[in-house]
Amino acid sequence: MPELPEVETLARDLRATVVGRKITKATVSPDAPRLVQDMPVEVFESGLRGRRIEGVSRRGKYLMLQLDKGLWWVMHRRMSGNVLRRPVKATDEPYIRARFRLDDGNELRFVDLRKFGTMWLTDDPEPIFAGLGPEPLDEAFTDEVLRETLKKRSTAIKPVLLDQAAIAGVGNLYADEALHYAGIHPKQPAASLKNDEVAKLREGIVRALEQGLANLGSSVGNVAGEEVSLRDHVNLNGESGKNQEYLVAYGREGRPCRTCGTAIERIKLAQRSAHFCPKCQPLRRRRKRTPAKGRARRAPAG
DNA sequence: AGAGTAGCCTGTAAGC
DNA sequence: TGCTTACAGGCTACTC
Repeated sequence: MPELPEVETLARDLRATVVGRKITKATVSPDAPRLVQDMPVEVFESGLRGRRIEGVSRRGKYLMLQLDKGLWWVMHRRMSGNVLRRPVKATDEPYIRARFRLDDGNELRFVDLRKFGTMWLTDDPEPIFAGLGPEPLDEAFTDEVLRETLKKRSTAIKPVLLDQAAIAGVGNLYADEALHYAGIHPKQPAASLKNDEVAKLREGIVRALEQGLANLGSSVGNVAGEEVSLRDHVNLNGESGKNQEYLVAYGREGRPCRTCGTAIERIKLAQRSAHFCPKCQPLRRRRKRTPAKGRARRAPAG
């Protein structure tokens, strides 16, 4: 599933290939009625026609293409969305939901099996990102920033990592990886993390994301034997990422922990699967304060 | 208000 | 073999 590393990989690919190109035609398939947000499909299509792509960037899991005339073409790949750059004459892949013809004989194809993907065309993208937390790979994402976020959350740490208002761009896969690197159990209450654990967690998040980025993303849903799968993340050329080979927790249920050999476990947490090593990531139970001890602290015997 | 859950969507795999 | 059901998951909208 596309998370920060997968979206950033796409942004880099696009930056290298489509900046300076003009969109000559945009076509959205009628079988993807939810793809275009906040405006009629025809307005979206005609609004993109003739626009020049001036830059590509990313915010959280959102991809942003800066166009001339002060416009922004924003997209979110959600679960299964991929962008492919193909010659206009190339054979169609299945699940093409939209096409964007460029002035160099290529076109961008938005391929999205599950149809969860969304796009916007706007002169002000900021409201789209209004609810997003800090970028985890920015220098501004410090231990203290993370600590302040976590101390307000009584729930388990894993769902907090998935909350885009807490940290932008982390999804289920990289959350499991980050917690494993940090040695923290996914059910550990967020507010219970000590300072050194928060520091380890921030390191784990950065490590997991940077490794994903270095390996051009994780492609975990691909079917064995299929040359190019479009069921999961692929890059602009349709090639899979390599990071799935290096995962330490996600998708490794029953397989040995790379650190200690213990079988990786999978549990359900907040409707999501969570993978972890029960030995390297022990749940630190909050010590129950006994009534006697609590009382003793407030009213020492004497 | 924070937390939990249904729904969006489709293909695959498990179960009967 | 063939049908049904569960599952995968980012995010929003809704309920408690």
